[in-house]
Amino acid sequence: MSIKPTAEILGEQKVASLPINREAMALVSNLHRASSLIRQHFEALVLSTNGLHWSAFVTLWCLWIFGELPTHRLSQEVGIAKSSLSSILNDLEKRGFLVRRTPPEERRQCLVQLTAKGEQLLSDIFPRFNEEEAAILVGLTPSAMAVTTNLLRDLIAKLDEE
Amino acid sequence: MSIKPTAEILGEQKVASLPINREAMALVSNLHRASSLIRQHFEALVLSTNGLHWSAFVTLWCLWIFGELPTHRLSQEVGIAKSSLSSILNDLEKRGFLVRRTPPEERRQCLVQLTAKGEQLLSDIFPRFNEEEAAILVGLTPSAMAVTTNLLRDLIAKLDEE
DNA sequence: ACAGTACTGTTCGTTCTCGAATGATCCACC
DNA sequence: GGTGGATCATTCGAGAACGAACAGTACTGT
Repeated sequence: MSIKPTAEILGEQKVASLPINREAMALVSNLHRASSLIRQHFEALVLSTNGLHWSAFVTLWCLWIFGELPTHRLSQEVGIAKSSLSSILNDLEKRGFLVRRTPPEERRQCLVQLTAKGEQLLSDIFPRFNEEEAAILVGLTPSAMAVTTNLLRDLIAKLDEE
Repeated sequence: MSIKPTAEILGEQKVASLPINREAMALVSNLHRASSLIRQHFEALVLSTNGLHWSAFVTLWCLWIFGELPTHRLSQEVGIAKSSLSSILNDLEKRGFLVRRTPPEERRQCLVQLTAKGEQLLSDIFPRFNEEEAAILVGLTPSAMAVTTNLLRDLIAKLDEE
């Protein structure tokens, strides 16, 4: 059983007289809090060892999954501004994990791809990363996880199309 | 029905041969993405008008709900580092939304409380904020929301106690 | 051909956030 | 009653992320 934290309970009292959607409030509040804690958790336990922060890791992960990508696609997939991606790529390229190239047929674009060193890095890190993912979710029922994942997907789709 | 984005499908292929927990991967990935989009959404639509960013709003909200709080409690509730809170309080105090005071019996501490102006601000903003919360969640079933909220609460409790 | 428009990725300046170091206060103990 | 260690909040410097402005490239219509 989940126990509501004090803030939620007091919040319900405070807004009792207002036309407030409490379920929405609780969901949004917990969503952001969980995300922030997870990020800190992974950066401290798994990523910092390799000198990566969250967005840099996700960038590498996307390239690992998708193969070569143009930067504007990549920034969408990672979920960060293209300007943020640009400096991340500068760093990761300097460290030899990926390469940028300009396709001759479209010289505005910039295609990004992992190097062998980058592939190697992800083959090493990802199992460790996923192990930790599984660890923090242990004890949660598969059906609750499925419901949550689907709800988040719907939410992302709705917010993304704006 | 939720449709899996391409990255998830490709990801499943990539890791098919590894001992990977795919449900955990999908959940963590979507969780962070949704949180980030929600934050941007609210900052752009509701908070920026009042010159607030997410953490500043949550800070005010906590004080609204709890009443006067010591800063170390407040930083826990908001979920940010105490140094981050300190600069947020500097700003909000300068703008007259809250006051700090030192209790005579414990002069190391610092208690924070909303001013009348701060109370007024939240009474204005919060209904608008919650309205938008409800709007982005429209179409989701109450039971799915309840399951998600509980799962997130459990997750937060586990990560918090470390 | 050429001008205008649209699109690409990068750089720049600003803001948010954190951890480490700092300064102030309290308490336990000799 | 003074001293050392613990605890509190703040300041400081560095890193991460963003939007706006920029420079280069491609396409469109005349």
